[in-house]
Amino acid sequence: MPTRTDPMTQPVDVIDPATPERRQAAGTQTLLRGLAAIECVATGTTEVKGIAARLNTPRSTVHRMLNSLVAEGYLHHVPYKGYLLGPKLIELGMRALEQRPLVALARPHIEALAQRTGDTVHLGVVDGDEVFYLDKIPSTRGLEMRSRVGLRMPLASTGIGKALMLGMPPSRWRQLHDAVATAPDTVGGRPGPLPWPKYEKLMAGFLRRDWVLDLEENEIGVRCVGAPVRDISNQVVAAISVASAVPYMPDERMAELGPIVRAAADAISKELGWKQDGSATGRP
Amino acid sequence: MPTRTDPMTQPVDVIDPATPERRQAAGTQTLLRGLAAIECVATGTTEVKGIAARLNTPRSTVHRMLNSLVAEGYLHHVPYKGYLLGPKLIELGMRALEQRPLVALARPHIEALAQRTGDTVHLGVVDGDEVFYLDKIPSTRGLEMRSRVGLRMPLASTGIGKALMLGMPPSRWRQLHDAVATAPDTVGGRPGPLPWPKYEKLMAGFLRRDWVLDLEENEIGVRCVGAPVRDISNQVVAAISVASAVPYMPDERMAELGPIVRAAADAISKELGWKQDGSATGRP
DNA sequence: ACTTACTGTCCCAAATATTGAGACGCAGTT
DNA sequence: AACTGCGTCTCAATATTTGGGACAGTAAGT
Repeated sequence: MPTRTDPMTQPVDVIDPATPERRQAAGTQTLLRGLAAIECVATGTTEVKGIAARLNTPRSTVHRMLNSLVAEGYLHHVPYKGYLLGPKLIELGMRALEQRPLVALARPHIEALAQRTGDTVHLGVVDGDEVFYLDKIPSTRGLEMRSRVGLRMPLASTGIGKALMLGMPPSRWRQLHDAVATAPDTVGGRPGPLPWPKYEKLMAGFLRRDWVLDLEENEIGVRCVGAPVRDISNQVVAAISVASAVPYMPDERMAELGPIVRAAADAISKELGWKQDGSATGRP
Repeated sequence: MPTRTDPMTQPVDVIDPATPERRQAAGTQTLLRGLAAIECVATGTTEVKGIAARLNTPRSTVHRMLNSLVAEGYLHHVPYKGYLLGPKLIELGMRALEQRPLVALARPHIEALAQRTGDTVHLGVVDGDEVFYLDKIPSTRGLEMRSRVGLRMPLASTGIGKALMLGMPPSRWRQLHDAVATAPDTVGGRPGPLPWPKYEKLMAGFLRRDWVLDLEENEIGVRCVGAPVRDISNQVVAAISVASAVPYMPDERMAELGPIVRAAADAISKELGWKQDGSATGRP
């Protein structure tokens, strides 16, 4: 019988609007429930009662799974207090980063870029409709940026995201743009993208230059310059961006930064086997 | 940096000799097998056949689980090539780090210590019979240290490890010491600890001062100075260490560093609610 | 001290969700 | 072309998981 998980059971958690409770049946119920339990803990539901409620699963079953997860190191347990994510997840997370050749190859280049610009540099890839941050070199100026490795952000309203969009058919742009423009503002201060006609016009310009700008669309006070990274088959597989606070990012500087960021992105692309295309526009 | 490891071809795991194949039954077979599959991928067994063999499970079952794991983002799949650890693991790993209040609280202090000394600083906790590295600030000198966040090392032959041992009954020291002295050398170049009588004498001295030394026992050419971090109940819950290459670590400097490292550790302890004990020795 | 609301642990019959063999088509490699 | 291994599917058998319930212990409130 396909496990019917009631989609609207519990008040949602505060940190991450992810919904570990809606799962597709697939012949691995126990596994999926266990993973969902991990995600409950990750998103702040650290007590048995809450987890049981979110998974729509009796306490006794949840206990059994939590015990196994603790035994394997995926969770940590403080008796009568709650559960925390365990050390094995740290270990696996680190290894996941290392397994991506992309990160290892890109690191020297983005470090150089960070040093040269003094600003925060990000490396990200597409994951679903979002950017997934794979690496970050913090700014050498005092400023903190709230982005973090492992975080996700909308594609259409970030520098990296727009760079990644350059590798998609323009038909998808609209969809991604509207998703952000429509979406209820997740974390308070996201201004959102420009209105579509203007946005499209800008994107078309970006496509020609092969680098993009972001003017406080994702976060007030933050501007950035991004460029896509391509692999041997000329597919966009990642993007990098240089981000900084508005005072450090006047229009003129952004214009200067464009070719620099693109050059860094190209250097990474070359590591992946990409070869500069000889055609007129420079980009196919 | 050691040899570039291509995750797709690397047959065995070099880093962690864990054995994901032997699992205890517990009423969650499917979950445990799924987790074991993840660990197979983590340790370099990236193909279906190999995973099935390691788990002692038929192909069709393994496929089913892998599909679920991919669907949930725990694994990445390159058709006809193999599986890689997925983005969700990165996300969870990062969150696991953040959930440990320890890391967040300690960060400023170890950064300050790193800046002050110019050397590599580590933060670690006990996990079983090993140190588990929770955080690392790289040296500002050119030297690379092969330690990484998420890595495990023997307790008895590392600076951090010895600092953590200060929180254990001396009866356990012997056991931990012998484990390392006996153990077949995992990664080539570990010299191992001093002979027991001498080792014990040193440890006794460390206990009085509440900071420890490591003289190339874990890695040739690397010396370090460590100190334990205590919580509100005066239990040792973590340790920090400053590590550097021998030329930067003459005996005199290590002697100077001791109190400095201890002060940093105490500062972190205070953040955890620890209160300096007034007793004569300074440490209970 | 007493109550309340949890958590953690165990047992066990019921039956569901998982298993695993096998067959088929496809992808890469020789 | 032949071969090996992957990815997908089906289905009957049953091992595995389920979940209700009872009990003891903890933490917090009255």
